[in-house]
Amino acid sequence: MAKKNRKTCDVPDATIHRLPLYLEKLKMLQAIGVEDVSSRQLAESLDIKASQLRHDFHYFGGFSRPGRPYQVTKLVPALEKIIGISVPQPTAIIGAGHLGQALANYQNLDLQGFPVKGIFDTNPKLIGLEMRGQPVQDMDDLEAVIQREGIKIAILTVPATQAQVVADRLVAAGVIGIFNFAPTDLKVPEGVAVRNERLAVGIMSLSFKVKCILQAQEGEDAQAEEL
Amino acid sequence: MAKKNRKTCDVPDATIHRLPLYLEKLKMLQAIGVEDVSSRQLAESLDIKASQLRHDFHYFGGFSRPGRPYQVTKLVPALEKIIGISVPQPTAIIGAGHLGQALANYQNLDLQGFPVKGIFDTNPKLIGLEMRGQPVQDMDDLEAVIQREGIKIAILTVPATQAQVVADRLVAAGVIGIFNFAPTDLKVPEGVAVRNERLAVGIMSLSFKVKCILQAQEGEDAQAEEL
DNA sequence: GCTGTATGGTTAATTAAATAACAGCGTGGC
DNA sequence: GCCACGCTGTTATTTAATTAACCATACAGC
Repeated sequence: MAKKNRKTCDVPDATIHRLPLYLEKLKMLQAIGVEDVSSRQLAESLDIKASQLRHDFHYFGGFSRPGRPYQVTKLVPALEKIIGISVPQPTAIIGAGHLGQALANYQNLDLQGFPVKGIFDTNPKLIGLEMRGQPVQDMDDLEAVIQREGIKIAILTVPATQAQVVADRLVAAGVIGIFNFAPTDLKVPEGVAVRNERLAVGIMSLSFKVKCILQAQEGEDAQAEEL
Repeated sequence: MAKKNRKTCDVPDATIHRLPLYLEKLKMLQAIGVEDVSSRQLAESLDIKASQLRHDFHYFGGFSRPGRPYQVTKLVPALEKIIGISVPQPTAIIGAGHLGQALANYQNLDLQGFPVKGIFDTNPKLIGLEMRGQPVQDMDDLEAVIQREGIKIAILTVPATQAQVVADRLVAAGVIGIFNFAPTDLKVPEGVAVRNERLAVGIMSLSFKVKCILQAQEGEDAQAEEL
């Protein structure tokens, strides 16, 4: 049994990152009443190859059988189970600065299976403020709330200087997944997953491509003048 | 010449995404007065292989020569030039909701070469509010500001329903790089770069790993009981 | 009932990325 | 002067991811 579990977890990162996209698109289809969808239809709407989609699904044994398209109403819960959000996954936000507030107010978090069960900060001016119906709490209560609510996933939006200290406390309190928005690499023990979300990487890689586009246009202009 | 430019742009995405990490770490080294750094040192601090780092640098012709380590003071501006931030890259934020506010107040944007030269929204309650020294402007002024400031990169933090309409306006006004935070795929003409930043993908892939860790622990516990 | 067409599962082939290996250079010690 | 060591640039190898090809099944039309 454990062997089977390990098998469904030995999946490439690239595939894992596509699962939320599949789920999102399928939920849309479900919302507009679509019952069946073929791998080709779903893949085309996501701008990927159908064979890749089927290959991804194959890691989990497949969700249909030859000759039959996928049934949206069965695929959605199947993916939710694989992703781990069949039951809501209580989440905490650490750091109620602008970014923390933005995430706390991002209602899709709740809708997508990650209800925010605690918002924390050290700033006395923020503590007590209500965000989405719940008050910002003092960091002193961090461990108590995490354990009471059974929180396994935390969103870290504190300054880089404090990120490691807070992460250590989170891990000690039982958190095993940290969504890190601080521009720092966290050191965590084995058995804890970290995902770093770096704004700088995103905008800089975009800048690189913009620079390339501009250079290409200049190149074309120069070429045009030469003629 | 155009050929050389094209060459420096024909680089794998995986490499492009590492350039900001290199730059960030090098700036840290520069700040504490480090002059030289070897590929091994730099790679180890980023938890990657030295051969990968040299391989990445090789796409751009290399930044040193055999026998000599990299000079931090030369590498930093070289990477900045490659990324396209030798001169500040004026940027606009479209959508002054919570996320837009968070990004507008994220001072690192300025420091890292992306000064915010315009913040826009349609909500009359937000227009005029000051954020980081500049007022939220009416969307009606979007095109004028983009052209006056020469903005090529825009950060899109509007609701998904409006994302495409706004993107079309941005492109028409001359923007060629869109950092899209709306959970929608944008259709843009060739010669425009889009980077989608999806919160949902990040937290769901984290959830997947958390689920796997929990299952592995249960497996171990079960195994322990069997003994 | 049969056939043509479309479907997903599965395996093979291709492509891309990460890693290792090597060649040539520079420096410091003796 | 020369040798040992460490360094980068470059190429080769290995590994991973993507794409294509194929097979067996299901269904619609006749």
